[in-house]
Amino acid sequence: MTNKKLTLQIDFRSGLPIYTQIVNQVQAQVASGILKPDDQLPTVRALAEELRVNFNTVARAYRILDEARIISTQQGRGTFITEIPPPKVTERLRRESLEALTQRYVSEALRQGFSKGEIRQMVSDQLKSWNESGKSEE
Amino acid sequence: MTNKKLTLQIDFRSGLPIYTQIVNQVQAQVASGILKPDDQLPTVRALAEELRVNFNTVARAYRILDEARIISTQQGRGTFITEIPPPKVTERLRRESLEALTQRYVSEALRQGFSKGEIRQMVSDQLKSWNESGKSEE
DNA sequence: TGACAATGATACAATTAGTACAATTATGAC
DNA sequence: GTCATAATTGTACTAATTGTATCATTGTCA
Repeated sequence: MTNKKLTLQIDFRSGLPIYTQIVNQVQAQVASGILKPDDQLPTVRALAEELRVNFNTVARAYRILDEARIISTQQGRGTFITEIPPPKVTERLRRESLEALTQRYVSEALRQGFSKGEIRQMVSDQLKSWNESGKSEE
Repeated sequence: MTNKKLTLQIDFRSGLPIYTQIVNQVQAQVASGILKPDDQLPTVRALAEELRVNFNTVARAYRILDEARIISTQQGRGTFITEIPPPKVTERLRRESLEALTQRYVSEALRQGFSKGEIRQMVSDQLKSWNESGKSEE
């Protein structure tokens, strides 16, 4: 497929640089199969406008993804998802992405004074409620 | 809201260090609700100019507030009020706070294509590793 | 006077934005 | 159909904005 929507959520106060957030999320969506080879990403300017950031910030993220062989940027043409890297790499990227996301969540929850038990319980509850109301995956 | 005015009154003859006065007043305004989470504080230079002090003095105050987890300073981006510290809130508010935090995390992880099992496992792992390397709470 | 805390000066690092340019593709006159 | 030209897309380099680190200066007080 071409020209998929690419939904990204940028948190401007998360402490993570915007370009890093873009990299992480594209990486995660590729690793999870939401983005597939030959999918075209938005142009640097289009994505920049959507996220309300400078297009160089997007370009920087794209460059990093390009160097990681996850996307292929072609001047004058556009940006595309490359071939799926070997499963080992994919799995590593997936894991790193989830790890970063989770670490932010856990450290923030602990910082706010919640116990590990409370956190574990709440995550479990939310996952369950997602079971009932939503898709039955896993 | 972002970029609120932040009115501070510095008394140069009070004997209290300037940075202490900044810390106290920001703290007070956060506690009283004048400053809310995600509000952006003035840059160290802007506030320094307004107060007619060296920007390092402001930076020092910001560093203390940052270490106290009241604000979050980010090089190249700015300074923001963090989440309201949880100390004296009721059990119900506490729970709602964790619930909101967790929901954001879980929905984001699911959106990025991770399975519930992966999420549960990763949270568990991170909580464990916090046991070993960090504080021994719970 | 000497120690120490507070403040200031200076240089630096990280992030994002601005500007000009190069490569490719689309369009239109002929 | 072919070529000139404009539009679109990514690239490179630079500037601006922000916080950080280190050391010097000042001032107070025992």
